[in-house]
Amino acid sequence: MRWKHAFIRTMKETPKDAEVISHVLMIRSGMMRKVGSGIYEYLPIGWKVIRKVADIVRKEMNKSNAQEILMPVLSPSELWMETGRWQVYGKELMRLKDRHDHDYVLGPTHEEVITDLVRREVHSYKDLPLCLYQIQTKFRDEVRPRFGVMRGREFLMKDGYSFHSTQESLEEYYKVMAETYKRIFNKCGLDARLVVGHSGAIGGKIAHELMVLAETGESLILNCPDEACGYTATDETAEGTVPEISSDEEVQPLEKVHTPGKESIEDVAAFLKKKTSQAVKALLYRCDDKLAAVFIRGDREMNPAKLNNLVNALEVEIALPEFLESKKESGVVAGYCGPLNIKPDYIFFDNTVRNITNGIIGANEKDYHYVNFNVERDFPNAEFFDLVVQQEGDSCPKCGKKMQTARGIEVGNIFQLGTKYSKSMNAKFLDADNKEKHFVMGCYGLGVTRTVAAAIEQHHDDWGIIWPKSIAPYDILIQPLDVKDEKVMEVTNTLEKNLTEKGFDVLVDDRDAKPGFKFKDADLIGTPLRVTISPRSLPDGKIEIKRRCDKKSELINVDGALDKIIEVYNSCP
RNA sequence: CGGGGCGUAGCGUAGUCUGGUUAGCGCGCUUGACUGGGGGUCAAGAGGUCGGAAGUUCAAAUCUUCUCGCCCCGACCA
Repeated sequence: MRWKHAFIRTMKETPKDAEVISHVLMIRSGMMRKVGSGIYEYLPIGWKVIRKVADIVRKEMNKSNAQEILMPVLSPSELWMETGRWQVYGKELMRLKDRHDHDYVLGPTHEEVITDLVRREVHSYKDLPLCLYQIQTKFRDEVRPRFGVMRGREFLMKDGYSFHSTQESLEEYYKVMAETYKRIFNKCGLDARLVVGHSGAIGGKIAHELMVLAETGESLILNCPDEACGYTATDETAEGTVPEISSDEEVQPLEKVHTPGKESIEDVAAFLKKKTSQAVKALLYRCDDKLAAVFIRGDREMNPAKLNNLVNALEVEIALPEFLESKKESGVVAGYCGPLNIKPDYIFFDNTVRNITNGIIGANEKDYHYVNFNVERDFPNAEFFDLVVQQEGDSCPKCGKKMQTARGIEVGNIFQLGTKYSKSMNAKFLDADNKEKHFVMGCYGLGVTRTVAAAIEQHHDDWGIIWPKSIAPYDILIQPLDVKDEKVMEVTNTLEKNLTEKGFDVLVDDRDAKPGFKFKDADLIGTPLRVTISPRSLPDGKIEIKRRCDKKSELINVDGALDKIIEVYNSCP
């Protein structure tokens, strides 16, 4: 390809709405442009990279006996009503009506559609296991699209679904998929980790997420430093033990104190000259139509996902004033909530409350708290659970060592769905024992466009992208530094022809521009190998090659350059 | 949805508080010349419903109201 004719639009300046580096570089290098919030168009080099990632995904999925299909983006609401997700998925589900006023969904994921397909077509255990996948544009009406393609409203995803006759078969294939995913990200040049994940709106029990470590990642990961242990989980799912804060205080009698206007933990603790870790923080949550009061040590955060595991609600959110008003008879007073004398639907204590000596609690009365609360004495029937968001320094649930944190981008996830969808949609097969059984399902998502962004997050420098060669838009860039120089162009043309014949995807910067200009663009779009042909060194029979990942270039002889170029290209990461 | 902020040429912006000629600048774009190893120089150009609507005023990018869009922080997620 000749640059003059290529639709490559690079930008010198950073667009003001781009924050994270992958977003900035995808815009500046001309990979994509924004159409609306969370909606992008992919330009030639961006689309080439996306296709390369997709091809790696395809190849590896196929190797693992998954078969590619293509389902519709549009699906009738009836399927979503069958599983209840028409209600549960909430506002994130893109809904629309056709001219007959029928409801439709723009697919955010395809469990319903695939389960419907399989229940119509597969009737025997002999056809199992079966894994089908597709690579397709997905729609999610995100509350807040951001970070470019990292969280878009429309994005390319590979979604795969497996069907099994037994849980054992699912578990076996689940392992295969975990390995497949590791291979995929490895081939894309990414350092991705398999971490214990949570299942979210998709459902099911066992889930893992594939995380690409990056500072800009939206997910927080906790991991055990002991490689032999290897425990890794997201902050939403991580378990562990919070270090105890020992106290040599004598247990004092419970006492009500006046704390006018002190509602936050910080204010109350400061007012009473105590540490926040000595206060008992109350969190009020709405779990569907039930009110849950959760008590936790004042210096720690609560994890709603863990609460949801206890209450098993469709929706868990912080209780809003209107909801609290409707639960007035529970005796809970926001800002001054404590465990005594209240009757919400649930009262949970986090394990961290157990060891608080002479703690502060709300009195459920405006402007009053109690001091010297000791849970075992003052609330003898308390039940303790793990409800904290785990932090750096908490102990690993497996081996007890202090855990560390890192940030990650979730590029893929795998779930053991079990029979959640096959039951709700009544998808059954006839087993060898002549009994009808529900399919046992697994599902495997992979954000293709997000993977591209993650690759940039991991591979860039101040000048631009440093593409791993497996997903680079072009393999080799040839830069004739003077396009009017006949000898320069002759060498350029020959090299382009020979490299192309060898199967390389070559881009020739044939623009009549200054060298500096070309170098800047070359670094920005980040082809793995750059070959510079200059009137300066050519008379000496030399041309210059430089790997994008290296700082310095190397002069090589024009004679025999082809083999040398291929050799150096192969050495690119 | 709550909080904060921004809409002026393709991109980045000045001007808005305190209304007043022809809305200024850099990049990019066109033409020409020079230049030729890290986004070069000079000259001449093209390009604007100042997000939109209504209002106040002799006069609105600037003030008021409404509206649309976008970005950032939070709660959600590949």
